[in-house]
Amino acid sequence: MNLPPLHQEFVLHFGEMGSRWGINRTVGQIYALLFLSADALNADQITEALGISRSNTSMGLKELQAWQLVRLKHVPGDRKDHFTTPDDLWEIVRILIDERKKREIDPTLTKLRALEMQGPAGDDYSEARISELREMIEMMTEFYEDMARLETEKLVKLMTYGSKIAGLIDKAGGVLPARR
Amino acid sequence: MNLPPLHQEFVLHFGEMGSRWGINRTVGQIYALLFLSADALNADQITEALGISRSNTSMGLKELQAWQLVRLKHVPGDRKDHFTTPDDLWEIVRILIDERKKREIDPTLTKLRALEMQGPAGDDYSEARISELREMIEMMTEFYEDMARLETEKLVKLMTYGSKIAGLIDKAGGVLPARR
DNA sequence: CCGAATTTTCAGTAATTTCTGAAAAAACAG
DNA sequence: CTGTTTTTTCAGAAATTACTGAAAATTCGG
Repeated sequence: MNLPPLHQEFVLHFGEMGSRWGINRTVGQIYALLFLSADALNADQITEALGISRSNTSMGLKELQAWQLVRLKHVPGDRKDHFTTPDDLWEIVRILIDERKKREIDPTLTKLRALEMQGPAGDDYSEARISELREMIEMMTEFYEDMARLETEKLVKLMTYGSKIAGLIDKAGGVLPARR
Repeated sequence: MNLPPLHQEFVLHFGEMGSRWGINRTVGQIYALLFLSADALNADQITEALGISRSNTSMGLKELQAWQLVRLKHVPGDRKDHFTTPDDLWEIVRILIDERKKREIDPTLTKLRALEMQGPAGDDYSEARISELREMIEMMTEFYEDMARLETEKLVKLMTYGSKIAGLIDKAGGVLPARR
């Protein structure tokens, strides 16, 4: 690996963290490299910078594109594909949450609903536990979807207010009806 | 595996999802089994129900205890250790977020701060990108910590209001100062 | 203490995931 | 089209992770 010290440390860290984030080392490193790079890089540059095989780069880029975390960019006069990460960090966060939700939560929500549909099939306790779990997941995902719908500026405001928001709601009292 | 159909499907699903959640199949299955069980179970019951080895059960329980997702419970008159999951789903969610934050986010935040400390060491672009990332992570984790501090009742209210909250903030106008 | 019951550890094996090199496929300039 | 460049695929090798059985350590009633 042949990179400036700052880039190298960052890339290695993302590689190590990769497995905790549900991606592998190489995928983490490719993402980190592109994240720090002002210009789009082609697959050979990535291969060279990280000291991995060309095919590994190809598979890593494919996975990152499936995650929507890396995009193809055509550089005029160069036949090779070039890759970048989105600039806007808010967009990256949104993508990350959406994709993780899709992979880690949605399948379980589907399964829980299916289990409830099957009708009385276990003891009362476990049935109640499953319903409760489904309701909790629905509440949290709906809240996230509501938040994701806000413009960035309002979201920043809201997050900066922090727990003061709770007070606000008390004050609003009967003014705002609860949803649904 | 010898379980009622509902339990079995639930347990198998959690096992399959385990790898996406950063735990292994066995750990997912043990958790699912305990989650649906009204009573605390001992290690032999778990071993028997899941058809795994006693040592695997021991290691799985150890990991779940490290995650704080499973607790030891002493049953009077029985020498064996018994295990349960916390009843309160809100508590479980809080634990899950806290633990994932600790494993998946905190180490990166620490690393980013260290990289910034080292002083000018890369190009302007990558340094800016690292600061921006650190700031974003700080904002999100501080918001989460603020929310986690609220009582459950207020949190439910807040989540149910959903995106209406943004309107509330606009109305509050200059009344509330932004934090810091 | 002693000894039985219970839990944990750990070396070896099994299973899974990641990575590579070679070959096939696709893209595209002339 | 044709030949070259570029990308993807994929079978096998390498690395990592998960699981087991046996043995060691711990717990605890008597």
